[in-house]
Amino acid sequence: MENDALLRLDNQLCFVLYACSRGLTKTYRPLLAKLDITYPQYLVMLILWEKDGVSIKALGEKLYLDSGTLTPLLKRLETAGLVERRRSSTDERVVQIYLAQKGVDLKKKAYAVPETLLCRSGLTVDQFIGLKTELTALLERIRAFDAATSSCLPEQE
Amino acid sequence: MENDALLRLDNQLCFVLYACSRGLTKTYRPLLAKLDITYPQYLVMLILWEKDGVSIKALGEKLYLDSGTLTPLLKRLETAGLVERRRSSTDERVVQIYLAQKGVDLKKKAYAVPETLLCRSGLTVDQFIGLKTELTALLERIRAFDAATSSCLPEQE
DNA sequence: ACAACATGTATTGTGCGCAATTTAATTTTG
DNA sequence: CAAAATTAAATTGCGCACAATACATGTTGT
Repeated sequence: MENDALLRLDNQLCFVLYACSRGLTKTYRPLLAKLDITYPQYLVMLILWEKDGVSIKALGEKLYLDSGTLTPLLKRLETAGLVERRRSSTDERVVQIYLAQKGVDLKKKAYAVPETLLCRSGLTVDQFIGLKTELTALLERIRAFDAATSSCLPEQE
Repeated sequence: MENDALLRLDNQLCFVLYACSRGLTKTYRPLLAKLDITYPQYLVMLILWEKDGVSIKALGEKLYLDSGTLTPLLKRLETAGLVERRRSSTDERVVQIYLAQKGVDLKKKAYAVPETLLCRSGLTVDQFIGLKTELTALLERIRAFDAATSSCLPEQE
């Protein structure tokens, strides 16, 4: 047969990424439970704490998520009283997301989250930055391929 | 205020991991569509191609997934004719998963998948191994913390 | 032997992700 | 300016993840 090594689970970089991502989300979960939000909701809040009134499209471009994911997520954040959804007055198609007072206030409690995570990762700041840099580069290469829908190896039909 | 930099999205290692994991899964999707399976289903098949007759519990330990995820996933693989689910004769609690003939045959078509992925990652084999090693170490530290349910920083109530 | 406990799987319910389609508003074009 | 094309959200449907619970089978201690 051909080379089975590439098919072996413990050789798969993608599986480690997948497991790492879920593992980190699991670490976040009890911390974010104190804020009554999930990890994807936390990511949205991070963006809004930087800049208010962002459109759903802009949120999607930052998080690589589409309206099918964001629309219900934002409705839950609105129900929770953290944000408000308002149609833009200049373009009725776009929905802009604004922090409600409760959402503004939540930022104070959020400071402890990334501090705890950095600590639990067991990484030095340099390792942390190095790993992030490598993964960002990988992400960009992957996304470039995905966007192009081009193939790398001939896709044996 | 405190240090806002840690709260900024582009400083978050976890987000890059989350985005990378989803990006790679997206790259897998069209390749696996040719095999009519999803990425988590592919992971199960990888294990079965190495060793047949694995229990659901053993699958869960390798993939860090529980029966709530695996039971319906395996039923879909069974419906697709790729595997069979049989209760162990020595312990009626245990369900063992066996490759059906169609599942055995699928392995041939699967060889192209990791080759394409390695290529598209744009990584040399050394970079690939280095990154995997770092992430594996991170995963183990994270999982150790998750398992202990211990805290790193005092969890401000 | 049998009650208490442990174990492996299944079920229920919630929240993502994402493809595909729909709807409404805006822009572009002939 | 009206028809066609584009764009932003929403909707629908399916498959994970995962907490919590239920249930059946095994094991242990007395």
